[in-house]
This record gives sequence, C-alpha cells and structure tokens, in this order.
Amino acid sequence: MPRPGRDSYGEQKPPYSYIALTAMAIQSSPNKMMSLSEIYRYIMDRFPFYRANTQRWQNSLRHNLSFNDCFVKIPRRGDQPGKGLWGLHPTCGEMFENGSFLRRRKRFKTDFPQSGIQNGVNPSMMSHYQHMSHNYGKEIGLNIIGETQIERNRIYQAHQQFLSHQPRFGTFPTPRYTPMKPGVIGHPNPETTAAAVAYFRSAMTGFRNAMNKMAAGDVINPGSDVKYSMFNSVPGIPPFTPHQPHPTDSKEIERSSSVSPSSDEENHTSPPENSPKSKINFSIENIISGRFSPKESKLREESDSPTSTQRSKKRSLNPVDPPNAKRSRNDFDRASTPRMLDAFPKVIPPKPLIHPWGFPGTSTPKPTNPPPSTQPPPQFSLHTMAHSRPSDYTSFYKTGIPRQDSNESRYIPSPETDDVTFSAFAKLKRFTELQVQ
DNA sequence: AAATGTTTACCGACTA
DNA sequence: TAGTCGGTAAACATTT
Repeated sequence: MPRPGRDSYGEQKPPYSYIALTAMAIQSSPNKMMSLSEIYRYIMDRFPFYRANTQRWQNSLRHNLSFNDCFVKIPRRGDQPGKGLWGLHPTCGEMFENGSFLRRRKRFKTDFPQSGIQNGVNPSMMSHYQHMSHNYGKEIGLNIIGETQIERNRIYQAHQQFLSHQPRFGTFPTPRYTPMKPGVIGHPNPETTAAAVAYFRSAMTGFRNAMNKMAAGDVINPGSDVKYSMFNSVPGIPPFTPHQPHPTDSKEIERSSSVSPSSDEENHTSPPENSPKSKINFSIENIISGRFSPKESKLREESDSPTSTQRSKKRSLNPVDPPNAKRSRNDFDRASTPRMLDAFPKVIPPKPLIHPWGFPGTSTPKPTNPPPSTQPPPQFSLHTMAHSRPSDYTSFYKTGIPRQDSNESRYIPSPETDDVTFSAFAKLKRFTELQVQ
C-alpha cells in the first residue's frame, strides 16, 4: 500500500488525520510499537508541516492516543528505560479502507461483536502479552505462564475474547489500587468503593472466563493437555475442571459469600447493555474523591468566584444557556465517567459478616470476644490504606506482609465500610496469594 | 520539572 | 436533523 515519502507534502498540511498519522508511524516500525517521542519524530521527519506548532498538534495527538481504542498502551518491561510504547489494537486492521490512510472507514471501538478469535497474532502485541503474563498474571489468578510462544498466544487470544465480550474496557485492565493520600480523600464511600470493586472484578472475571473457556477447549486448542494447569481457582467463578478448592476457600467464605457484597457483585459484574464505553482511570482515588464530575464542581466554584468573568474564552462551561438559545449538543459518543458510574448497581452495604481483623477464609484466628485494641496485628484494607503511606502499601502489595516498623497501628475499624473494603482488598490479596498446588 | 497520559468540552464538517 | 468524526484547548493526573 502506498506510503507517503519524506516531505511528500512540503509545508502543506498532509491530508491525514492524527489517527492515520499515528497508525502510519506505528506500522512503520519493525515491531509495531513506538514511544510517543518516536511517533512525534516520525511525523516531523516526514511532514514538514508538523515541524511548527508542536505543542498544538502533539497535544491533539496525545489526545487521540488516549481516546481511541485502536491505540493500546504497552507498558515497558521493568528492565527497560522510558515510558510505555504505543501499539495498534490487534483487531483494528480494517479501520482504513484498502489500507489507505486517507480515508477512515469507521471509528474503531472495541465493542464490535467479534466472532471467535482472530486468526493470526499481531506480533506487536506479543511482548505486551508476555509482559501481562509476567506482571499481572498473579493478580488475576493466573498461575504460571511460560514464555513460549504458544502460551503467549493464549494470553493474547484470551484478551481478544475478553475484549469482544467486555465492551467497556478497551485496554487490558491493570488493577489500579493506588494508595490513598491521608487527608485528601477521607473516608472511603462504600458505594464508590464497591463500584471500583465491581470494575476490578468484572474486568478480571471477564478475562479469566475467556481463559477458562479456552482451557476447556471451548474456543481453541481442543484437547490441549495443558488445559488446566495454568489456572487457579477463584471463588465465585465456576471452574471447568473438577474443582480442587484452594486451601483459602474455607467454608466461611462460602457461607458469607451468599450474602456478602462480593456475591452481589458476582451477579452484577456485566455492564448493562447500552452502558457507555470508556477508558477510565478507575483508581480508587479518583472514584472516592468524586473527580468524575468536574463540570459540576467547576460550576460550583465559578458561581462562587468573583473572578469568574476571567474564565477562559475557549473553555466556557456555559452553565446556563439563555432562553431559546441553541443548546450545544452533549457529546454522547464520548467518554463520560459520571454515566459510567451510574451504570454500576448501587450497593447497599449488608450487615458486616467479616471480622475486621482477618481476611475471610484465612487462617487468622477469630476470637469469640472482640479483641483488645493492642492485638491482633493490623491488617490492611482499602480503609487502612487511606491512612497509610505509599511505601506501606507498596511493601504490602509486594510481600503480602504489612509493614511492622511503625509504632502506630493504622487499623481503624469502620462498620459502615469495612465489609465492602475488606471484600475488595481480601479479593486483591487472594489474587496475589493464590498459587496452584 | 518535563514528558507523557487521560478526560472533558466545544466546534465544524460530514453523513445516514 | 441527529449522529458521527476529527481537531483543538485545556485541566489535571501520572511517570520519568
């Protein structure tokens, strides 16, 4: 297919959209991945027009990278310097008619119904999936993923499945349980925390289901002899094998899960139809700080502010349209986080069933009487994370052992939130803990 | 601090 | 005419 040569358009603006330019750049690289700066360089090299006003078009380009599902961010491996790389979504190949970048066929969205698995693996995604298997495998309950091509293929294909059944999540869902900053967020709100949990769970569940299906031979590799070895049991997700319950799957869990928030989520993890699609930073922080409705908060600020007349011309929020004014249309085809949140079922926290000093199903002894405040050892929850330093969290996240070098116990029980937060964090902990055998 | 990444908002052109 | 798409600005978050 024709590709524009160097300086094809002189100082003229080339007839390519940013999406086209970016796709062009990425495709031109041998392994079909490029860093942002390499994309910049490619465009500037080839099209002199873009050697000027760099701030402007580079901002637009970054916007396009983030906004369009056809671009996927590929994290660097730990041993590699720099930020991530950008690649093309494996199934976005037909975005441009006849492979020409001049005309866009249709906006690429990951919720296109796709029948089965795409044949052929885009090599640009391979290192991505290898990275995923290494870094996130444990978190989502995968056990050992080898480095062989076939297993990376499997991850890739599962991801395809996942994407085709989970319209909302355009990129591989990295769990983003970032530590909360003390004093900034305050108490976690059970509802929003549950929404985050629901997000995490539905993403992970979707991915796992896809993997399980494949392992069961539903989709691919029928009769594969490595069917089950790579899967752990995750409570709430029916296994395809004769189930060997993990040691941590105690009766306690089964019992409490029938009424606990987690079971509620289990039944509601699929996004409702017609729910908006968005790539969202669903970090606990963002959810809890209510950062999803900047419009409302800004309006409030501006109406309070005497200097509101000085607001930017371009970015007028137009709080009140004059009567009979032509109302500007909402961009309903764009991401909309508030509606996204609405899409989650509201969770009414049930009565706490879990002792605040132990994760459900663990061997933590459960005293019949409430323990004195000095014991037991503090456990982490999302709630306690709100009162912890990042290093505490990081350390716990990596080792599973709360830091003990601090005098103060940071565990502060909270009956309203702990059933939810414990459910969330216990889940996360279990993901990191689970090991087959 | 600078680069990179995410999201909202608005506008104009195009299209079904 | 409503919906879709591309471009731009801007605020803000995250990562290096």
